[in-house]
Amino acid sequence: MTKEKLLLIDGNSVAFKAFFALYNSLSRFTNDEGLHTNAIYGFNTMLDLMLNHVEPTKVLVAFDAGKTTFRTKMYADYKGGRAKTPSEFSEQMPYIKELLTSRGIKTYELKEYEADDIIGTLAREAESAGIQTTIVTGDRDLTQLASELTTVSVSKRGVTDVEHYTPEFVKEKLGITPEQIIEMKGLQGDNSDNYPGVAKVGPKTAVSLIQDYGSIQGVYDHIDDITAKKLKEHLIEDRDQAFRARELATIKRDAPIEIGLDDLKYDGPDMEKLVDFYKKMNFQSFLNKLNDQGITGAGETEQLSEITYTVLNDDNLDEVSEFKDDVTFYLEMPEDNYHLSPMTGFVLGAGNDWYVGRDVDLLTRPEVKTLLEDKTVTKDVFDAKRTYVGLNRLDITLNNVDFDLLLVSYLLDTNDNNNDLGKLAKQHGYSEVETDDVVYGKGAKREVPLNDDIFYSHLARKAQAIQTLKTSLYKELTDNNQMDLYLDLERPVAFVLARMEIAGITVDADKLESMKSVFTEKLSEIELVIYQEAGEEFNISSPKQLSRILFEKLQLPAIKKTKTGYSTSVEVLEKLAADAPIAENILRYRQIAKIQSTYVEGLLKVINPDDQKVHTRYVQTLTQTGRLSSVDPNLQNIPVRSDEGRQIRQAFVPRKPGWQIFSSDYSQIELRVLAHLTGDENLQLAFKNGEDIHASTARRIFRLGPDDEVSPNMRRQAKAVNFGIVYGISDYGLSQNIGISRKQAKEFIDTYFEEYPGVKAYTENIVSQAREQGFVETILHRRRYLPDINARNFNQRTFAERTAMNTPIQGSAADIIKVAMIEMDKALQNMEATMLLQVHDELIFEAPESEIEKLSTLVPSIMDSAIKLDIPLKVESHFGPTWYDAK
DNA sequence: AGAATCACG
DNA sequence: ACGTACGTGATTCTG
Repeated sequence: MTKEKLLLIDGNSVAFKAFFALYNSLSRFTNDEGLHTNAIYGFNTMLDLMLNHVEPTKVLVAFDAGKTTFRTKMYADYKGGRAKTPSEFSEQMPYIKELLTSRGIKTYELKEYEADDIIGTLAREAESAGIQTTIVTGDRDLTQLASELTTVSVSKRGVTDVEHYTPEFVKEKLGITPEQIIEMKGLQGDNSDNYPGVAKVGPKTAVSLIQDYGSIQGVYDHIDDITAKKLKEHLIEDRDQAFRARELATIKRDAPIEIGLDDLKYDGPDMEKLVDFYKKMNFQSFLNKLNDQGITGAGETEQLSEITYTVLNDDNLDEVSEFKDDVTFYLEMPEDNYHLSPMTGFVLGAGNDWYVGRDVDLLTRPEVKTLLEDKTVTKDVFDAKRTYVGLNRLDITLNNVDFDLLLVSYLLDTNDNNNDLGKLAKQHGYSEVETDDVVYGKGAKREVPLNDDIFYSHLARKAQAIQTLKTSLYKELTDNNQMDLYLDLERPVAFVLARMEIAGITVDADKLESMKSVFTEKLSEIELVIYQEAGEEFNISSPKQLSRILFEKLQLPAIKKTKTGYSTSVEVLEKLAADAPIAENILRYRQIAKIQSTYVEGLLKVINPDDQKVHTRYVQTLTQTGRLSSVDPNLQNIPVRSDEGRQIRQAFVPRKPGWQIFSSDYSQIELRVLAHLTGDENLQLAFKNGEDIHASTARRIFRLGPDDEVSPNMRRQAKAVNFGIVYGISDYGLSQNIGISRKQAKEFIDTYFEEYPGVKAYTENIVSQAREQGFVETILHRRRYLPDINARNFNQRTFAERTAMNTPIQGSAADIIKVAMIEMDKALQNMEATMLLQVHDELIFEAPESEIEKLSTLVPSIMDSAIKLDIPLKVESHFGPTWYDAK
């Protein structure tokens, strides 16, 4: 017989948590009848998670019954003064019960009792039967039920972010035993349930009293030992309240329930009912999940309409020449890396005339190639850069792209950065095309279908989707005042990036190989020392094993915790290094291991054997700010800060002997953008006078006189303040960063805002602007929506506020360098020099020696005049035989 | 698949 | 009282 396991769920509390966790998306979660579904959805997510995690044999969801309970009889104001339950929530409750029925889960409620008491009673029954129990709730009060056999899982932020309270965890978190929680609550009372304990006693005091005296009774038995005068007075004064609060907080474990453990058997869902329910709620993702499990009826509910197509072949090639003004084209490359992916098919056409095929060689025939290269016929595509690079491999130059569905979607809303055409189309209300996951499968099973009709129909539908969405998305762009951003910036940038990716940068593999053996040697040396210091061998790369060695075996002080254990991060190890040499060695080991695995070995793996180059892909439609990202390999995070890491750059060389690597970077571009956007006179003055901006800030925030010197430490702190402003400052963040007190950090910030009143006004304005219109913009009208700006949750809201300050700055800087890249691309057309890389505020080129002098004036002049700001932009240039030397 | 860690601007 | 600096990607370990 399988071991019995019981799952008890506090229905009201979980539903409530789910409702508020998805409150910001309330409007997105409605079914066809206008019913809100966010709580139902969140509840179901939790069910999936917990059923998987616990694998119970018995399940019950308990609900509260009505407003009056034995507690309200005892204390009339119990749970009084609560805000009215929103109707959007109440309307969902009956459906949650329906959901549970279809999932084959029992529910129960009992007049005069709360869900807690039902759970407490059943958990006790399970306890005496020796059954392992898990309780799920959003309410910490239930943690008093934790025991050897009973775990209480409390959801924290959302419904999936769960903490599992065992007696040990309660002890660790609160410093008391589960049984003592009611004692603590008795002393402190409960604001949300609206009953008082002892005046002026909060969690801190309550816990320490309970730790000292064991219980409330214990406190009063030793009341004369309490020396704090005020505290003692309050304790004596509120004695009755304390005992009453204790009773209110105590979960009944003998409620007169009419069900028992035997009634709770769980045999899984009634699939037919569940599928119907999901459909009624429009829960597509849960349906897909069932579909993946092979449940019939859970697949796509909507039948796609028929689509017609013509298979392109030698005999009908000339029909393609009939397209004269606008065609839609899509090239299928199933793998992410389009530099290497097989090309498995294409579709080309307009109106309802779709020509499809598997053999991409057909594209190289004059009829098709001419069309694709024609500068008068416009092309509509999905991902112009990908298409351009793919066609380039066939020696076809894609010209005159008009509409790019992927790029336009991203500009309309940076969250629409899904790379699947089907998913993206659906987000824009077009459902006549399936996702690749559905047609091609996912994971290891993914493959292009052998069946021609399935494959060709899918391709034709993709083209149809692009063509159909063009009009409406263009209208949205125009309405948003973003058409120029698309036509003059992002679309041209796509092709500049494509050419940079195709060009690639040459990597000296021999250099990397020789570095590899040096590092291997160093690593094994350090490894030996660490083993010696630890007294045993272990996996240094495993944070888990490492923290066992450091914090248990060697008893070093644990400074910071992570979700899963003690942190072993740099900041922790650096603090330990003062008294423990092992920490220093681990840091050193980590540093070298990182360089070795990510950069030396990582780069060697991606050098293309044909040309000895690496060809990164710049992801243009990902970041929330408008920056690029670089993948496979990431060439935007090649080491530079440490000497050892920096040497990696010696392996990046020009493609021809005697050529140079040339690099230009914007100096302080984000602070200059800040000065421009805020219009702050003092900040602008500093830049106009060409001052050292961090020193200048130091003078102001430390209120130095004209003859006072700025010490290096002052400059360092001022620099951190400047960064903080750009990131959307908080006193806590600044204090952590430079290791000062929070109070001191606050003083820095206050002084900064006094000295730079324009910056202060800007931060206030941009946040209120975000609240009013729901988004913020860059200089060139790039948008970022901030739905969380009005969130009730403190974390979400303040994060959105910081983002509102940072995004226009980081994003406008991204706008500027993109303009410069387009101009550089044009300017280099008649030169041998090639633009290779972009690293956010820096452009890197390779060029013959003879062109270096010209570049030295050309590049800075284009970069600093890309967008005219109220203050000058400054550009610095360097060059040398390798990237390392271009410093 | 997610967490931890660390590389960059 | 809450618990934070902004934006990324790759590697390794682990459940």
